[in-house]
Amino acid sequence: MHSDVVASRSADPKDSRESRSESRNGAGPHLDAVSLAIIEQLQEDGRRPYAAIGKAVGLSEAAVRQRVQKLLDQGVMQIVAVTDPLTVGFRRQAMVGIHVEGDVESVADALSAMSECEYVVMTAGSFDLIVEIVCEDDDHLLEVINRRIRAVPGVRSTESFVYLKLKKQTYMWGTR
Amino acid sequence: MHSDVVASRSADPKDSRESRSESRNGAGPHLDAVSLAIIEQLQEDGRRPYAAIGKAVGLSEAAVRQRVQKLLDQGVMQIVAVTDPLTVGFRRQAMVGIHVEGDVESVADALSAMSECEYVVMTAGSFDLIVEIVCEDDDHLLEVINRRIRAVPGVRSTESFVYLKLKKQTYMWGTR
DNA sequence: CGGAGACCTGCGGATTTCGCAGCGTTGGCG
DNA sequence: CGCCAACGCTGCGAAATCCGCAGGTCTCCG
Repeated sequence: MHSDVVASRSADPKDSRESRSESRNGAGPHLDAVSLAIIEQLQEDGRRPYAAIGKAVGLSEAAVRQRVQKLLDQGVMQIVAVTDPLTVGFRRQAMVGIHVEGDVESVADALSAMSECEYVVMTAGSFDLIVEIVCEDDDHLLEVINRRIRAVPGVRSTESFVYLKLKKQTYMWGTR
Repeated sequence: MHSDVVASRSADPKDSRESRSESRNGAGPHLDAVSLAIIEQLQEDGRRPYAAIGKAVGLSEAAVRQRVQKLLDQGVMQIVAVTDPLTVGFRRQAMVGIHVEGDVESVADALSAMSECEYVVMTAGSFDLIVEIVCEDDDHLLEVINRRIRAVPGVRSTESFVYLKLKKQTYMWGTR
């Protein structure tokens, strides 16, 4: 059921114009206030019924459903379960700062391809790249940092910050 | 993939359902294989119906529902919408490394109380604390870093890494 | 003017969620 | 040893939700 791509009446290929998914961060498809309000609702509870959301934002159930589906298709948001990795058996995490020589973006792509890299961001400052690593144990972490990451062409040096304790983790942008 | 736990009705006693292990930092009992499988399902799609999850993990719809509710109540996981902040109107983000003198945890608590801090983690390495900041614009970011964070007692110095481009952001722990 | 696209509403029918009553297992305890 | 409370799972209607679809409005063009 997931893959039948609604689009009951918008199965138009040219429709893809600027809705090209996920990390085109320059500027996403601009969201209006209503979509923002819908996102806010779902940031509080990802399973809230469409009808309840509709009541909150002033739209019909069907309209909310269509908007949500579009936001998901466009990659503007995803509705997922998030956990503290420590409780799920990943005992070692680290933030790794990386100095790059040459093309930063290609290095970022290479790191993004690793499943252990949960989070990859290009930054200004003394690091060119910052990535978050999630591993099962020390050996795993060591291997990822010392063998895999440093083996990527363009990576000149790294600095690791092993997690001792996760104090806060929220997803409430917009809910302020 | 999902082990053989099907057990249409056999209550496999071998699996010591809940070991009272504590080795974690925040809260929450250890998870058995079935709960882990449920979380995996919800990491793929936070709105997946309980019946579908049940089919995948070998449990009835009602059992899945009860487990999910418990996981939510215990705070082991949350089901939420996540977005790239840039597409939602937060144009400035930064990772901030912090050097602390004195009690690190109390500083972490103070930072956690700020709504602009999305992510707060205590680390080993040259920083004592790493926090992720989400702001609306440069002025906002400047104020948070230079006035609010540095005003927290115990914060000795900070180093900022302004986000240029978010390359990857996933929540698929366990789905590997 | 007329058509295409975007977006909304309303409405049945299929699904899903929800609450509750059983039931088997486990563990504590007199 | 036997009783009982605590848990967790199942099954089952009833209620609520989801889903697809048809139809209406508005805007943007050629």
